[in-house]
Amino acid sequence: MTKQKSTTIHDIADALGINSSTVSRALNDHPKVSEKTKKKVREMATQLNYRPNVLASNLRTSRSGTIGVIVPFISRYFFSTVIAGIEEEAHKAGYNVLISQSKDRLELEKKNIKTMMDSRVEGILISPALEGTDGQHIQEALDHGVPVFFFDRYHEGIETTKVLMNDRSTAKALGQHLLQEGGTHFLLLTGQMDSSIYRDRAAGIKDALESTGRDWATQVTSQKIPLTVEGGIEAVENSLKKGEVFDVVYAMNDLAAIGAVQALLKAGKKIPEDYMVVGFSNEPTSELIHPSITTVNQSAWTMGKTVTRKLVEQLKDKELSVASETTILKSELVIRTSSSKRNLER
Amino acid sequence: MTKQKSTTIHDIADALGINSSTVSRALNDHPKVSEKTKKKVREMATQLNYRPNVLASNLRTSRSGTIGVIVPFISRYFFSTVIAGIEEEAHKAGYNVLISQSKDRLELEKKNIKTMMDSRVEGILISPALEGTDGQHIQEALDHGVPVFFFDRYHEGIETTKVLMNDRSTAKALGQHLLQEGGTHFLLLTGQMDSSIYRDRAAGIKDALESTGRDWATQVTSQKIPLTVEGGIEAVENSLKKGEVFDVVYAMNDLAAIGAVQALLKAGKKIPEDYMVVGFSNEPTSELIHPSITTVNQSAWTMGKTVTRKLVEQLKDKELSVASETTILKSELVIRTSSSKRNLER
DNA sequence: CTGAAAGCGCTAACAC
DNA sequence: GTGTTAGCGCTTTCAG
Repeated sequence: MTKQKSTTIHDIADALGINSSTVSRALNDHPKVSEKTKKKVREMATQLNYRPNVLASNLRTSRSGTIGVIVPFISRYFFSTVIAGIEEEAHKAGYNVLISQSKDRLELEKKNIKTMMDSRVEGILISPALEGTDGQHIQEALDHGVPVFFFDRYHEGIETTKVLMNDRSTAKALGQHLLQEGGTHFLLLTGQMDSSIYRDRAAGIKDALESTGRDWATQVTSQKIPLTVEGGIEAVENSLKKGEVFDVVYAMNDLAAIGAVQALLKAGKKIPEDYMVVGFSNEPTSELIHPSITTVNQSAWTMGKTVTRKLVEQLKDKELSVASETTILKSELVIRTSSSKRNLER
Repeated sequence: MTKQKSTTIHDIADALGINSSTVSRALNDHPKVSEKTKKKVREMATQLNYRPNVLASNLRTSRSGTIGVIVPFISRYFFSTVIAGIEEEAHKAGYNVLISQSKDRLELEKKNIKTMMDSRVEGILISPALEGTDGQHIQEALDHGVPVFFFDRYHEGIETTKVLMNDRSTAKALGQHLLQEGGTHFLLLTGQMDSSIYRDRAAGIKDALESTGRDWATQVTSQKIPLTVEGGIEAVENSLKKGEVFDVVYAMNDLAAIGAVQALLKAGKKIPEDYMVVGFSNEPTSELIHPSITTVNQSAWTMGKTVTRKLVEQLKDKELSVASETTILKSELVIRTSSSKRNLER
């Protein structure tokens, strides 16, 4: 615990008999400092084991070199993977990453944004909480000149950069695939909260039905459930008990799909012969269970990289100030055993 | 993009006709400021929409209010869950959390620590990279007076606080369970890198064998593999091909165990009748696949909370300066179908 | 190309 | 209890 004063640019200046401002310039590679002095300064810096005091530099320039990230849950595979992408890209550009989670609660999200603003983050990347569609607090940050970019989820009516998935069109492709495989009646397992992502995933199925001249009203029943394994089990057991007619379970995420599979197998049904089951998001588990589950792969990592790159660009060139840009990343259909009657070579 | 100057304590002072230092004291709830002025100051602060400039305060106090976290991979379920725990506990204590990943590479880890030291983090929580057993860079941080605490993994020979799992004794319990179930010959799938965690997990099995008077040398064959699903598949296929004798696969993580299960099922073997398979870490998937896999549950979230709480305590009271404290968290055996011949009520 | 000097916003002695 | 004063370490005008 050696609490010795650390070396400053003044120490370097004194040692070299020059002025501290020259040292500052030299270390920042200012163009009009001679190469000779730059070299001297750098050498002395390493010799004295100089480390810049970022805090001081931050105060002076009122830049923190930090970007804030807010996600609902850090430990969700999708989000932690996005974060991994963010972290890589941010570090490459010389930024630190400050992380916090909203737990899908509006209050916590507001508090997080406040803390980040106080910490003078230079920008915020957020996938907003499902609770509440009101983006007041986000708008405020924007008004303070701090760019806030959305990824995966967003609020309508806030003009800013967004990086999203083309869930709707991939959901349509998924729907078409299911129809082709002979699916006729869909059981839709959707989330309890109203969110852009769930709406899109449902809309895609509707698109698919309409594109082949079928009717949503008679071919789809839906249940709002907690999108968990247990939620999926319960929902399917309910539907079976009630004798509802369906031959496809379309769950809005893989966990619920896994639950559906378990419930169906337990009831002695065959997948995909009797029932097809599909999910969304390509959780690692969906590939490993039996039968493996057809799903939609979203490149979370790419999403993190992309939205970070956009933010860094914006920070580099404040004036470019695009009002609102929406980037849609391609998700891809991953067809597996649970929906593929063709090749039953299991 | 309103780039107006934000209000400072001086503005508040001027508006109230008092001195800025009084404002500072009032806002920091200094004991010898009268309640009356405190109230006035606070009201004026909210009225003027004052937000403290953390950067300035940081410089002055040379505290950043930030703790750094370094993990091998953010997106690993175990680590993202630890991080979730860290985040919660840190925020509760008023700290921000700076995150970075080492990708199990020593170089990156060193760089991360440097960056964090430059950012003046007040403490670092790290699960060190598998690459390299040399903790030079960590020792340096400690020597600079920045506490570095280990979680999950650690380096020998560095005196500091650690929060670990009792992997060895749970592995012993796991071993005893397997012996009780009639296991006789173990195929050990271990990681390629030399790391405390893998050593402990293997040592536990040895303990179990010895505790019942059996012999490691004749009852255990082991393979160093990449601890992935593919690694597990390949390893088991190899062993089967070579005709090695074993009736238990003990994988050092769940992914490899899942691979082992897949390879055995594909070869037409029955689990657990012919072969038992066990893993480690309780990945979500291990419960969901068929057969469900016996594993060891490590409370990652608790680990994050615990190590953070220790760090916060240390930061609060610099002088307490415990040289080295090791906390062992209890992991628990989770017995599932893949190792349980008794109740084959599948 | 380099030096002098001011100050970012806040805190902490030290006075009174 | 409150005011005065002096910086924290760095950047950035403005001179020369």
